[in-house]
Amino acid sequence: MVLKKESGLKIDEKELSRILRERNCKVTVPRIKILKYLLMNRVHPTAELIYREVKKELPKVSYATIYNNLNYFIENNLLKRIRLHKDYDIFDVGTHMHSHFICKKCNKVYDIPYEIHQPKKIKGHLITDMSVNFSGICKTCLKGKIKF
Amino acid sequence: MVLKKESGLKIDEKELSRILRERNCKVTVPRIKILKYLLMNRVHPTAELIYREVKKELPKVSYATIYNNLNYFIENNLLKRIRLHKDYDIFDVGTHMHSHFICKKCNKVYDIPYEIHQPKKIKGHLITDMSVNFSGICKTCLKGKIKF
DNA sequence: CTCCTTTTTTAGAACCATTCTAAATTGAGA
DNA sequence: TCTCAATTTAGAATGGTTCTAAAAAAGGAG
Repeated sequence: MVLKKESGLKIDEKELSRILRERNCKVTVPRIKILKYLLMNRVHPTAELIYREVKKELPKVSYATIYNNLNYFIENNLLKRIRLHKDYDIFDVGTHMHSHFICKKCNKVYDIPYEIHQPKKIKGHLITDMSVNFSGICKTCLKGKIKF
Repeated sequence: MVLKKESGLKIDEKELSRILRERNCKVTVPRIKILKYLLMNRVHPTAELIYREVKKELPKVSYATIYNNLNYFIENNLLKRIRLHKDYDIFDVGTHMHSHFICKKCNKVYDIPYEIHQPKKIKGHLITDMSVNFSGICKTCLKGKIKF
């Protein structure tokens, strides 16, 4: 079982168990399958896509399990919720800090590396997270010369 | 009818009609009431709050009208949708560029002024908008010394 | 102003992503 | 292996948003 493109890591289910235990996360079969899908397919999936894909390996999995575990991963800092689309959320296991660009035409989300300094405090508020989002028209849609 | 705090402008319904016509937006009674509420109460409202407040002046207004007009204002660049909360969106008529800070404890959203340069292009994508969001624990909750 | 056409509004139903419920199962430690 | 708490499951429920069809309103032309 080998991890695709964006990462050079090889990840089997033993490795996934180790990752979960490392974070004091209880190891369960659905949890491993969901995390495996997320780590092996860096595609900014929706919950529905995750459900459909995990169901291929685990035919009895339910939506509740998918959502429970996505929220669980978010609480445990393994995953981030990305709210760029009007009607649905996508999820991101990306490890290093990066920003996102969403194309207003095709709705595709691209990762953008960035190095903006995250302040520790602003106006007395403690800052623990920062996100930078861009939108516009993507390279591919620009080539298409389609009007908006 | 005088606009509150964040703005020094005075806005009556004639002025609101003018603002709408200026943008080639058809003028209707619900549209004016909604815009008036947004401009006079810079509080990052939810659709539900807008509905409740507008209903005070326009008892027969429906949710469909609220949502139709919020989407209409967004299309016409009078309004921005802010998706920082897990379960709902809030709206922002703020004119000058600013970022947002959301408190993970009380969920309050604060405006934060900023001056980050918005690039015109990144990796071949045309950039038309940029948003910067911070999260953490707000000043007020920090004072409360409440654990998380 | 009146007529006409198009857009908007309304009330209520429908939709659909997500969460909840209660019972069954599983995981991990004793 | 036993036990208990956490998780999973199927299906129902929830709740924010959109849709539907009919009525009303806006705005231009005459």
